[in-house]
Amino acid sequence: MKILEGLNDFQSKAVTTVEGPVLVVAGPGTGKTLTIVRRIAYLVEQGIKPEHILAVTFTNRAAREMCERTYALLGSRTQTIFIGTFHLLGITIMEHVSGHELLLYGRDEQLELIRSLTGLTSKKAFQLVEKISRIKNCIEGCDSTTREFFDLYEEARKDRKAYDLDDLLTIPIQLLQDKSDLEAFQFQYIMVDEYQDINPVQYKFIKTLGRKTQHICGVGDADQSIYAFRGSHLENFLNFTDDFPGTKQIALTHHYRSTEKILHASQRLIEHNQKRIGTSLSTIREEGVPITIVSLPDGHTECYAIIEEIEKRIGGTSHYMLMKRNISNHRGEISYRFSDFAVLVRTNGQATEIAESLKMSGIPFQRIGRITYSRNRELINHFQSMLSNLPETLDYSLLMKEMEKKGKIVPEDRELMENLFVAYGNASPREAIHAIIHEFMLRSSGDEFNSNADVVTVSTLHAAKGLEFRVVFIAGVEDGLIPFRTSQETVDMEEERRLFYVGMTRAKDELLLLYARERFLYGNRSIRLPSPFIQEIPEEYVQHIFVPERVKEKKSNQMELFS
DNA sequence: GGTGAAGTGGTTTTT
DNA sequence: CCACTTCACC
Repeated sequence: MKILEGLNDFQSKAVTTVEGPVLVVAGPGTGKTLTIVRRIAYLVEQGIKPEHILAVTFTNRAAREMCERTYALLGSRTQTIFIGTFHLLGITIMEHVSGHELLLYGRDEQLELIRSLTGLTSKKAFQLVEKISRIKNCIEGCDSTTREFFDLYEEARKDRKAYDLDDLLTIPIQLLQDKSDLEAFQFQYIMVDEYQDINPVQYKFIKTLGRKTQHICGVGDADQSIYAFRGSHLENFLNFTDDFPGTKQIALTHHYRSTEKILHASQRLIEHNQKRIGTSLSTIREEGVPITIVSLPDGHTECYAIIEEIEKRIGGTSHYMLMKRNISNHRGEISYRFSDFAVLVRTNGQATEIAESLKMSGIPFQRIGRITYSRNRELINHFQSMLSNLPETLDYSLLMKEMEKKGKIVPEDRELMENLFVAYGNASPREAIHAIIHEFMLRSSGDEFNSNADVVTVSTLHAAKGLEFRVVFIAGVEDGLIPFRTSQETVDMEEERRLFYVGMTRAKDELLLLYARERFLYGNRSIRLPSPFIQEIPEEYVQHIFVPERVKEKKSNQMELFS
């Protein structure tokens, strides 16, 4: 197998530079995952033992993709390579040390514990749980009142022999420090995906794991750091070279996703940031069409414009459009599918508005977010209730059947569960159930983006990171939304600009930026101004459409927003 | 300690 | 607009 096949020079260099600290600067659409996967394969081909290789990610989605693609290259040799999230690594270390399965608390269990301890209202308790989590992740300090609750919680948690998700990071750091002879986790070659997003605790975790090796590879992009609010520390990435002396920095500069106009426009925008590693990207793609900036009278017409633009490209699905296409506008070939489109917004509230409009118009869509979380939660609860009265032996097929009656599992879960039952077939029922709970907590993704379904994607800008679409709409490109302003706190303009940059660079062929001049917000009609970031995109890359406020028109003209 | 009027603020999210 | 907090007053 040719490991360097199809790679460009920069990617090849990143793959073959394995000795000592390496920083791979991987902008959007530069083949980051491909490079990491080939690098893993390269290490194995060089004779490095698979169990000495570690690749950590933040999300299950990323871990799964990396794992599958590595498996496609290496087959069964992939199995002893640790490819997984920080949390999965953490619990693996903890269970290795303790020698048995651990009881893991998710947010719901934490909440229940806090409520039973304090009697707080559920909202207050939830805020406290979140605060405890931030404290454990060193995102914020601990004031004296919180301290009392914190200690109370910790004591009760230890009494119950339970661990929360944050413990999966903090405790392994202690374990690795105390037991310098944790041979199973003496990784020689460490790769950290999305290095720009690591928080202080994850940083310490990496530093501790990497004490005995020099071969640490950070992969990421300073321009896509968008999680400061949950503790991401961009400086870790920017200081990598000083932090690990002798670092070889390799930038992947060939861009494969967006047209030249979209790429150049987003590059010019992000160049307004100070905190970055200035690498310039060049695309292999054609010039493309200009970015369309649409000024609309209000939020409703914004939704309408999106629907109309989708229908225009798809050939029409509403009765109106179907009629129109059949009579006069048939193009013979439908060049776009619904799954080619994404609508990106700043807040979930906007996403709901867009989703409702799409529903009305009959356009199929999926929302990316944390919606499916509750289904996993239900399964976990079910398994946890089983732990209390376990039978001697467990008939898995019977169990599956029972749950399908009760309607507890949907077909998508079935496969995952069947695999799990096979995997844990030899374990005791208790062990198996524990393992399955972990599996659902730590390996099944809550975001559930289905890339196969032919539906339009509706997502926040944050949740769209890592995805790509032929046509991207960014709605609500207004001052106050992008950048998002609250009355109180000052905005981090660079962070907001990065978020907008992430949104723009999701687009392959077409990018449409929409803003309303007036919007119904919090019950008030408010006058809106376009986002200041629009000014930062040079005119040569854009075309403007101004949709005037609709004066009373004949019904037949209402469908056409653009002349 | 409990009630109602007045005041305030409203994002982003993984494991 | 709506959910929540604050504060004056009983």
